Amino acid sequence: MNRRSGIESKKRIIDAAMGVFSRHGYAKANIREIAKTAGISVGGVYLYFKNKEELYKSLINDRMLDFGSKIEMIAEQTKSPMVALSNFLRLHIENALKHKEIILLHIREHGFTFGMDEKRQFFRKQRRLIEKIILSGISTGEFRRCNAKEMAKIIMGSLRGILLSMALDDDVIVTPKGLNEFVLNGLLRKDKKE
Amino acid sequence: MNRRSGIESKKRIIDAAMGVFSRHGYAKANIREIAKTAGISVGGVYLYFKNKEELYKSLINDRMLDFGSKIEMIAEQTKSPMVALSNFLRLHIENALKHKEIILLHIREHGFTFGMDEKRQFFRKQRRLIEKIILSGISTGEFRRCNAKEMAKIIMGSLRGILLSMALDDDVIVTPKGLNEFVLNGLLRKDKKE
Amino acid sequence: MNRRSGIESKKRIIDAAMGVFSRHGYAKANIREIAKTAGISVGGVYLYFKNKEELYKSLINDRMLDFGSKIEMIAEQTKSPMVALSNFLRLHIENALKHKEIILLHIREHGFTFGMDEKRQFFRKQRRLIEKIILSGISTGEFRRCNAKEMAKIIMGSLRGILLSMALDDDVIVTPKGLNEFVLNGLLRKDKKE
Amino acid sequence: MNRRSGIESKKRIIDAAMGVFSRHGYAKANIREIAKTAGISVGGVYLYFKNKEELYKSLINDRMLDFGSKIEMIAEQTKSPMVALSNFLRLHIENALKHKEIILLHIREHGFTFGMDEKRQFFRKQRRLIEKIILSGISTGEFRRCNAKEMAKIIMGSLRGILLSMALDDDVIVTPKGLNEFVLNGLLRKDKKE
DNA sequence: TATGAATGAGGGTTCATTCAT
DNA sequence: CATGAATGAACCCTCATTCAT
Repeated sequence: MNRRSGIESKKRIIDAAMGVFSRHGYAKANIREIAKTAGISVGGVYLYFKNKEELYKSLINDRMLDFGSKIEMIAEQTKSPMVALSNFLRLHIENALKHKEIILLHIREHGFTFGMDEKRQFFRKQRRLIEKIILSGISTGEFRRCNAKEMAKIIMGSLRGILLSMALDDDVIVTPKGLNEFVLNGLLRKDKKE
Repeated sequence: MNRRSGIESKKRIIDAAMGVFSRHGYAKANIREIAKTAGISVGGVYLYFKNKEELYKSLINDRMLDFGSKIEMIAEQTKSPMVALSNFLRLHIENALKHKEIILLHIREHGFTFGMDEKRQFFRKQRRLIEKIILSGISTGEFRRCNAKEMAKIIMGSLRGILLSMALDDDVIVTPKGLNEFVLNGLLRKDKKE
Repeated sequence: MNRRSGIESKKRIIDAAMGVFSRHGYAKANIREIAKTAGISVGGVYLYFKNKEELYKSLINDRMLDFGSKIEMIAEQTKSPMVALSNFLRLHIENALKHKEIILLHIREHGFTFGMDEKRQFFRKQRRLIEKIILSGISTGEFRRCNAKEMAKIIMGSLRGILLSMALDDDVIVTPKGLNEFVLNGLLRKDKKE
Repeated sequence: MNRRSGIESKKRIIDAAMGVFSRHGYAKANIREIAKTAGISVGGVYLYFKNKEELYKSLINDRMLDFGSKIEMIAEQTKSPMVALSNFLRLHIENALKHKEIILLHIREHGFTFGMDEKRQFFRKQRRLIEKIILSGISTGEFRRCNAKEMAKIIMGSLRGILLSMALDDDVIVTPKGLNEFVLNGLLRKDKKE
């Protein structure tokens, strides 16, 4: 019997679960594999998590809360809408690169498995964050007039898709700078005379 | 049970499977339920499809091929890059609205379950389609100079995310026009003097 | 794959379950053993019974209902209280000898596992049956005056214990005649001239 | 956790185990719950009892021995068969009311779980006790002539069932007096002049 | 003496797949 | 072509037992 601190065991399980869940999806993820990966017995997993569902939810929620509060803080302490938007996009991309697994997991099971409400709420919050930035940008005259609500949906959707693509396809790497430029300027030439 | 033509039975199975797979995901989808929904016996399913995996793959591939060839045709027979791009986006959105199910299924299991390669290829093809449009737009001077490859990735990623959002969240509906405008113009005001 | 009629399979399972449950008790009874004993696969059991609990309950209830209605019928169609009582005791003993297993199962888990209410009700009904017999016997003058309710409890309890003893200890065999004599002599008026 | 004397700890465990075993039955009784109820760690239980089976057996045997020797003493030091029988029944009923738990446990698992032999022996001993009383009663002329062996089986069985009923059904309470009367009136000579 | 994290065999249940009819 | 009873591997979870502390 290996002796480890409870904290350490729990952490090992979380890490293992993250990998297994994101690799196989919730349904096909298998507790034995998680346990084995964590270097812990099957029963050991149940010492720290009531069951598969609870383990999964704790995974998702913990990370969502972490990242959610972080990005809110940063986005709100910034004055300039352009800087705020750029920060917002950059943080999401950096987070996605750092935690590919959670992105996969997050998107993969979004809206399907439990925790639906929490996830939806997370996305809505993010959308509202962008909306606020857009509105303030419009009011300062930096952004063009548009339906802020719809624009927020588009941008949040785009971001989501790009993060997904990055997580899925190794050959898709989008730089924060590139994305920022696209979002700000679109595809058209603007310096030409109209 | 009535006698039916093989073709009809197969079609019924495919339709049923589409619903069940997209509702529950591949792993939790259940052959019994598919059979029941299709009004066919369990064994009957196996007369038309070797196994669950084959059924799933045939589903995905058929629809991908259908839509793939359709969109290629349309995109290529258009001369103007701007029109081509707009058509491309519009077709994707229309398809997504019409076949929410396949979108869900597609994204949900993308890169996870088998058929990975086909899916990846499909997305690459779409990306190349956009890339070509962008390049031709740059050459006509309509689009600003940019890294067409990266831009294609961004646009394809964005599109994917938006379709996903639309499929998942009922309150997210993005119009082809709105998306087109965003992609073309971005967020910034352009009528101001620079 | 063995082909059997559904009815036969179900019967085999019931028989096997009866043995296993009564041998090990509900908690330690094990579906795999039941299946094996029945000569059926594990999954096969679940074709006929939703789960272990349902299998158990169906076992108990079916037999209780069978025997319950049988004994009620016989007890009620008899005019003489003495004959009725003697029939009542005899039927119980015969039933116990014939279905030792169900007796064991019945008593063993009585009031512990689910189906409690049905079991309790069964016993109450039996008690009321005796009570009625006693009352009618008192009114005809054959039985001595006594608290019929308490007497019914005593007799039913005694019967229960005797059946239990017979089921448990192979060396305890009580004849209907012997029991009847014991019960009657405690019940008969003794002041009459013989 | 406080230091306690070994004796005290052992006692606490026994008390806790008694409750848990009788509530859930042997198979579903759970060492963790016993330990918790006793206010002792899981491992602690194993300091005093080799394993679950041993704990259970010690429980059963201790109480059986206690009560067994007590009742033997009392039954044997009495001269009159009628008094002896009445004492015998009363002691059993009193004991049952005082230790409902042990009765439940005893009957519930009688002959099923280990300790079978001890339990059987206990019952045989009790039966022989009654048999002796009956024989002596017959010889004094107080009891009617009968097969003492069978009669002992009947009485012991009856007693058992009544105790069981009392333990199981709260609405069944049999008084020693009532039972005694029932048993005696079945046993007494009736042809003597009163 | 005492603790409680850790173990792992074993139990209930599901479900893709087969095949006799 | 079609059926659906039957199979059995594999999953989630529990819990008696151990042992480093």
